[in-house]
Amino acid sequence: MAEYNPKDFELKWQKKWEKDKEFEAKDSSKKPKFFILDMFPYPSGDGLHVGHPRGYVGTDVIAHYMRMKGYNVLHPMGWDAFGLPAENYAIKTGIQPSISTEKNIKRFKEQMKSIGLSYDWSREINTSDPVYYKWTQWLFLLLFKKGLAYQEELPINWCPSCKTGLANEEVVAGKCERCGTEVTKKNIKQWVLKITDYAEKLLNDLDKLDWPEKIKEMQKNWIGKSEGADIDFQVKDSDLKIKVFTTRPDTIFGATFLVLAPEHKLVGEITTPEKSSEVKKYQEATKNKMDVERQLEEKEKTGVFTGAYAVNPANRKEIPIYIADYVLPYYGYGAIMAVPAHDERDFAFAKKYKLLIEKIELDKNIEQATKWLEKMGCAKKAINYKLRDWVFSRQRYWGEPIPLVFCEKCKEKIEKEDYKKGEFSKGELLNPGWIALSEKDLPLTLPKLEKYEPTGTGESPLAQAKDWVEITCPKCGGKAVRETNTMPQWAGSCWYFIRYTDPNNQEEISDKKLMKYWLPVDFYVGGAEHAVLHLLYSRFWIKVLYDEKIINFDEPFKKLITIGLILAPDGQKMSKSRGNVINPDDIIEKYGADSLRLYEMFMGPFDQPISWDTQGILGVYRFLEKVFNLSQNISEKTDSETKRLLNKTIKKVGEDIENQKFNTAIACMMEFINSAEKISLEDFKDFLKILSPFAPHLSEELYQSDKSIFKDNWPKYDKKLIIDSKIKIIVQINGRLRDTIEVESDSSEAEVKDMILQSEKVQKWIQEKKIKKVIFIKNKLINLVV
RNA sequence: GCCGGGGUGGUGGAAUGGUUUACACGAUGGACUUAAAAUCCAUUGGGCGCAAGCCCAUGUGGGUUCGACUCCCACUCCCGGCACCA
Repeated sequence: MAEYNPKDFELKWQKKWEKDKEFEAKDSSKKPKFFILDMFPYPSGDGLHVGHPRGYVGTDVIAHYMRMKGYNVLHPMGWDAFGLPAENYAIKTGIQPSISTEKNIKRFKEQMKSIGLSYDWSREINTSDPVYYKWTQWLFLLLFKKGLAYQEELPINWCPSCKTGLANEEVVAGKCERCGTEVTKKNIKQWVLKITDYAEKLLNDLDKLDWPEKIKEMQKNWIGKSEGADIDFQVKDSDLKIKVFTTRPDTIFGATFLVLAPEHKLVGEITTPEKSSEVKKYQEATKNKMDVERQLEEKEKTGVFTGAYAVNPANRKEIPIYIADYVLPYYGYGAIMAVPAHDERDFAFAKKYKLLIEKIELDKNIEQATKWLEKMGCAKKAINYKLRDWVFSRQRYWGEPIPLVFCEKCKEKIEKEDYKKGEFSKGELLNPGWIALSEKDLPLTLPKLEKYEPTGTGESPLAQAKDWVEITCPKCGGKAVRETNTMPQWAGSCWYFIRYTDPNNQEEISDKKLMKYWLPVDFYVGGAEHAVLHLLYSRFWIKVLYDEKIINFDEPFKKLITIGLILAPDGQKMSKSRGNVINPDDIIEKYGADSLRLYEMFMGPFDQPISWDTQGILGVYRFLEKVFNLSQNISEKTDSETKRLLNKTIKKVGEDIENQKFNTAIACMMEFINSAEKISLEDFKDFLKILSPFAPHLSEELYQSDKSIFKDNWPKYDKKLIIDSKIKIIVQINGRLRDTIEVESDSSEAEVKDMILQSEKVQKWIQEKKIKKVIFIKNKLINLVV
């Protein structure tokens, strides 16, 4: 007799599906569409580990299910291929990032194919491919021209020894990952996108989304809306005003000093000469202990008096102005009115520096206080967000070049206002001298370099490519230089799902009709680590595109599910350095792709983190073996109990897939196989259909048909068959289980009561006692209260 | 500190007001085998008992209910996120 050996047929079916284009989506169809998407991976040099497929198999199960339910399914895959590791690898080996990336992609793709994932590979995209990033650049120009991009001097992590900027991941405990030198900050002109313009929409539209509450909550906190008032404080003996934001304008009478962030722009101007050196020292100290260090520190407040005073507009009292690093430069206006009687932090500061703590009787609520201050002309109702604008440039090589040039001549023209209306875009006027490339010059391709080392000035390695940098201005034909910073990895992933609808289009981001048909994404699956950055940035770009009428939807992902991380058997995160990575290739080699798929789904709830247990695979392998063995033992007719169980299983598996409860769907199929006795070929085929999304290879192999199992419809279950004729009823006395009896289904209360009163067990518990109450639930339970 | 999610056998987990522990792993015993692997059968929360059976158990304490893993209150521990946010 034949034996279950997945190697005999898994590869065969993978090739056949590919040859038959079995899973390619049709751009027009009478069927309803369903766009199901995985977050695309960064193709690292390490290949896939068993954590990756969890999400991929989950979406694959749903994709197959929806196809069999009659949907036209778009299920694509691609590569988020720009990023730092490829660049670092190039520095070490001299190998072009494009070459190492290509190699990695090949490996990832082979691995994915060996799992039998039903991707439509004809739509594969790669963010580092000029055909793709042409449109990332085009989108950036759209934002730029709209005035949503501006330049600002911002600090980056800087290693004084390597003379290079560092990504946050390269800073370990405040030190450079490579050389161990203390990391400092360096100010660099950066491109910044005005995501804050969309803060309110991004916040409100969360309500429309079918996303996990947890993710919505995280975005809400990230956006961090608070309502209050802006209040101006006049600096004493000066024209200067200091603007603060407060959520408690009603406490203004208790404001006994002001505190500015050390980075506040007015600090230099207001500081008195005798305080100047002390203030400068404090500013310098703050600069060098930002971020990591600042957070690690005890919350002991420090600060310095500037020597200046401001006037409290409510009571005209003069109050001192301090600087302190507990006031953050990027929240509100980087300045607060300190109310020590009402705020713990202000209280601690006031105590330490012996400042006035004034208790106040609140005679106004927030609303009234704001109105009163507005009337006096010193305050305005205001809303503040924690959300900050998005720093969009990177001093890196391996990313999309920013398609802008800097032209001195155009800058002068704009500054002298010597230009015609419409000559410059909004973005060009906002950033004098910066000129957008014209659309026909896109893509602006990344030049190949010989050396990828940092420049030592903090500029991108691209600055070394003189031929590339020095060009003529597309506006005036004068001398100009290119922007040498590149875009962050998020740029390509902000909009990639759009490109799947029309991946080879040279004229447009995607055909309008195709976008209208396929978008938005119906079902999106990925790691919760992208809760704020990727998912928020993407929502932002989509809202801009919607406002520009390029697309007709304003949220990219209707439904989102997050996957739980797969941990190594030791409960730790899998990583090369820990040496605990489990490679799916080994699992497939030993047990086959179907077992890998099934185990990934069976381990536990889809959205919960879980440790890998290679032993556990045996269970699903044995199950598949039993399915195979049953196929070798088909009967003429299915016995009635098996028939009933099959119908129940069809119902349960369908419902479980729709709720992403893959583990219980599999458990239910196991129960069926464990107790199936006689089964006809027709019924066995129905079972194969519900198994096929999970174990496509074995299901196809056993299906015995001239067309693919996936061309067939999902089986229907017979409602009548699901009801058992005899039903076990739970018998309780005073709510405690004392017996169970079998009755005809739908037996009435009286019938059941008569039956159980004859039972010895029940009599024993009732004895002489009187039955006070009977609780009866049809087909389930009877409870006598005595 | 704040927000979110959790605590069920030796292990992963199932059950969202009605038989706690489905399904699976592991373990123990048995069959087959020269032997091992594989496979098959049985047992597998704890306690008492020869047995029928009874009692106890879903982090802790209380409450609601005929009946609570499930709902409510308080506490506790674990995991994830955010955090000097004015």
